Amino acid sequence: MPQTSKIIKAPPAAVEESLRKLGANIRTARLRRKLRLEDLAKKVGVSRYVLSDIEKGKPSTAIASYMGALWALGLLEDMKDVASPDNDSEGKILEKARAPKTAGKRKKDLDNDF
Amino acid sequence: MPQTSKIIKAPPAAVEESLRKLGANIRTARLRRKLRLEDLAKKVGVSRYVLSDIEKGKPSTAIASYMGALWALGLLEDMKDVASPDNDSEGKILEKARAPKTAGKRKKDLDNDF
DNA sequence: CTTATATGTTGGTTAAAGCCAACATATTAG
DNA sequence: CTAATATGTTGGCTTTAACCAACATATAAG
Repeated sequence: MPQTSKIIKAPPAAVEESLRKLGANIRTARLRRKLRLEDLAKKVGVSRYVLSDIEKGKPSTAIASYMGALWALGLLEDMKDVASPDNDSEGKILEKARAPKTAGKRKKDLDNDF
Repeated sequence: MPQTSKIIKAPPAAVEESLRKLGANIRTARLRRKLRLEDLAKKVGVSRYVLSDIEKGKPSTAIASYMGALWALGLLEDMKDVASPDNDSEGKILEKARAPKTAGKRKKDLDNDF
C-alpha cells in the first residue's frame, strides 16, 4: 500500500507484537498439518513469499491474505468475536441508547488525548 | 498490493463475510465512542479513507491498519487467541509430538483436496 | 553422512493501495 | 426547517506489495 502510512511503517509495539504472534500461530498450525509454505500458499491463493511474510507478521500485507490463511487452516472462526459489540464493555457503557449513524457534530474538540 | 492475488480479488465467501463483520464491529465501536472517521483515523495513523475502507471490510487493506484500529479502540486484545495453538484442536490431533521446523519431505502429493 | 526438499534471500517488474483535493450527500443538533 | 458537520465519492498521483526467477542455506529422512 503505497504512500505507506505511519501505522504500517512503525506500528505501536502492541500491534507489532500481536501480528508477530498471529504469524507464529499460523506457522505452528501449518507445520502441525505438515503443509509446506507452497501448499498452504496455493490453498490461500497467494505466493509462498506472501505466506512467509504472514508468518513473520508483516504489517503491510493485506488482511485478506491473513484471513485466507486462517480460512485454509480451518481457523477462521477464531475471528468471530473480535471487536464484537457484545463483548465491548467499554463501548456498551459509552453508548447512549440510540445508535447514531455518524459521530454527530463536534462541540469543541472532545479530547486530543490518547 | 500490486499484482493482486486471487484471495484479494475474490475472497472466499467466508473470508468476505468475516471481514465485513469485523469492519462493521469496528464501526459500531467507533460510533459508540463518538469518534469521527477523522478522529479515529488520526489515532490509528491512516487517512479517513482507509478507515472508511476498513469499516467496509476491504480485503486489500493492510492488516496493520485493521489492527491499528482495534488498538486505538482498546480492542486489540480480542486478537489474543486467534489461531492459538492451545485452541487448535485439529492441529493438536495431527501433531506428532515433536515440533518440526519445516514440513518435511514430500512423499507423494499428500492431498490436493480442500 | 548424504540426498532430497523446504525455506530464506535478492533483485527486478508491475499493478494497485493509500494519499489528497474537491465536491456531493446524509445526518445531526439546534 | 436550517446550519453545521460527518461521511461518501471521484480522479489523479506516488509508492510499494505481491509476483517471479535464481540461488543460498537449513532441515528432514534414509
